[in-house]
Amino acid sequence: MTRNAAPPARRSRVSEALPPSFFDRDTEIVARELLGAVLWCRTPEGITAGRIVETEAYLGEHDPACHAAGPGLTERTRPLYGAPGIAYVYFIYGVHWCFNAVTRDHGQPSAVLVRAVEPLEGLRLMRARRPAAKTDRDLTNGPGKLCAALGIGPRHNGVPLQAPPLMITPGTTYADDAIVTAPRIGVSKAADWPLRWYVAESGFVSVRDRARGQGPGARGRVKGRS
DNA sequence: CCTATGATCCGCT
DNA sequence: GCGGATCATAGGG
Repeated sequence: MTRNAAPPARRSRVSEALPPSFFDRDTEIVARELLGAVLWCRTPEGITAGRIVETEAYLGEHDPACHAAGPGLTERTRPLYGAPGIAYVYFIYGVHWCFNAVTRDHGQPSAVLVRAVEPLEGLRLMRARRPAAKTDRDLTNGPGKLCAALGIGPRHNGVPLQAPPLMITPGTTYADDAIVTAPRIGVSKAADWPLRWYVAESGFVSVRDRARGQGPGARGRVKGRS
């Protein structure tokens, strides 16, 4: 008798998604552990997905670089104050959308910005959405780029991340020595807080640190000062 | 390879 | 009015 084959890859994606409890922890921990997880977006055009290789933590009202610092709870920052495990999608520089996973419990406006993913699924769709990308690494190596490539936009603001259209599922696990911690990119306040994490060996990170020569393709470059 | 600059809107002061 | 959790392009080395 043939064994009744349990369809291996057919488990429900909903049950695979990282649960809200994953996000209801210190934001630094969530940012670190999201490296390797897979971000999925389903739209009428198709499904795209990428492995998260770069994140940043934003730590609430007392983090000067966090959107909740200063203004506190406003219409814009409302999702930041919402439940752990929902999306916070914001508009920046009049052009781009950026995606965050909200962390910690209600009332604690913290989140993890996803800054880069490695394209895994729906490459054709990503290329169509990002005609300016010369190479596949240009598809998703930046917070605005990955939102464009995956099709993430304002309609995803505030949605849960445990079911389509937006989902984050477990993926690769990295040892600590495969991860680099560095200051955040593009912030003018609290610019030296080391709240960025990325996969050292990944070629899909937005900005690599100088003088960090490990792995193939790493540019061990140091800014010349003479 | 690198640095500089314009684009283009929203939310808050 | 201004600055922003950015990106694409132009130009120089």
